[in-house]
Amino acid sequence: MEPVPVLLAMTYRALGDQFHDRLRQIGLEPLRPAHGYVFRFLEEKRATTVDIGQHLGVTKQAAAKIANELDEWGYVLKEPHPTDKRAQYVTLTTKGRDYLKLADNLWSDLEAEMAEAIGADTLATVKQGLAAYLRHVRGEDRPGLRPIW
Amino acid sequence: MEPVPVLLAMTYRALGDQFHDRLRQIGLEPLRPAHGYVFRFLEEKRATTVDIGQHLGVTKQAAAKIANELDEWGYVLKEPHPTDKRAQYVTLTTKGRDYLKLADNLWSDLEAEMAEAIGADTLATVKQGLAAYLRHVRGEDRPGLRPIW
DNA sequence: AAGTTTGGACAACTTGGTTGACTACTTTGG
DNA sequence: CCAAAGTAGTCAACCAAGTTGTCCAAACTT
Repeated sequence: MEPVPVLLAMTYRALGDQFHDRLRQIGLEPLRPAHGYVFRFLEEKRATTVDIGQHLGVTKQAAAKIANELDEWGYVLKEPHPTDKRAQYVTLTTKGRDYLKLADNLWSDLEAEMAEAIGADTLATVKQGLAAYLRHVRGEDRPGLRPIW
Repeated sequence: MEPVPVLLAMTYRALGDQFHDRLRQIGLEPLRPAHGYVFRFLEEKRATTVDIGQHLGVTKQAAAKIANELDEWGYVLKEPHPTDKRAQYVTLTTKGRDYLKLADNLWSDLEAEMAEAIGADTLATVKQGLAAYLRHVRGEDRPGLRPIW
């Protein structure tokens, strides 16, 4: 049996490839994973560029670049921070929310297929196991999302 | 619960970060994941640059660069292919095998800690679940190891 | 009020890949 | 058996997506 990180990397890649393919089939410009993760992040909480960088596990400059792209493409907009004149909140536009919704559906499909392939109970155990490990090793603050290569 | 790919990415990152830290504690120059994956690959089978590229999920040029680095640092050497005069086999040197052994021990430690954290049975299910999914989705030919970001 | 920290932007650079072109050798099929 | 097509490897140009370093203005700290 392959070691755990190899399994993780391969599965991540396999899922990502499929997601990417289907997105293209629909005819939607496939953003990079980072963009999707930002959407998902912004859905939950208001965030500044710095917050985003921390969440992704990259520098604020890198995060700013991503945020600017998303802004340019109309998925997010920046609004002034209510109390801090330096900062800006990055928030999802309707277009951004729509994209996220569609992507979520796609992910649901993929996860459903995964459940069918390996058994819903097994998948549930996998998810809970990974989540438990993350809590154990990192407590509340999650590791960056960016896989180190 | 976070979606599967997020869990995969975070866990991969968390494991990788720990591995990296410990390798540095020992005082060993931490190669990149790609190098480790190549070691593991070469341990099993003789491989050419092209094979390596395919295994990692990158172009042969990128694979060649990695192989050359490993060669330069003394972890692998290239020997002529017995029948194909164009090709070269890349094989592990003793130094390479030693490094792999040490890395394997480290990974065992990490995996043992993971087992302790989430339960050995759960970990076993996780591994089997991921492996089963990979077989299902890809059959025999594995997806590239490189996580797409 | 002075000193330190922080959000954000700009610029230069690095890394690690890509595509494209070319050579030498190998395989295939008429 | 030879011509065409395919493949291993290298070189070079390019590109994407990060990094570090520097700076400003606003915000905290004391």
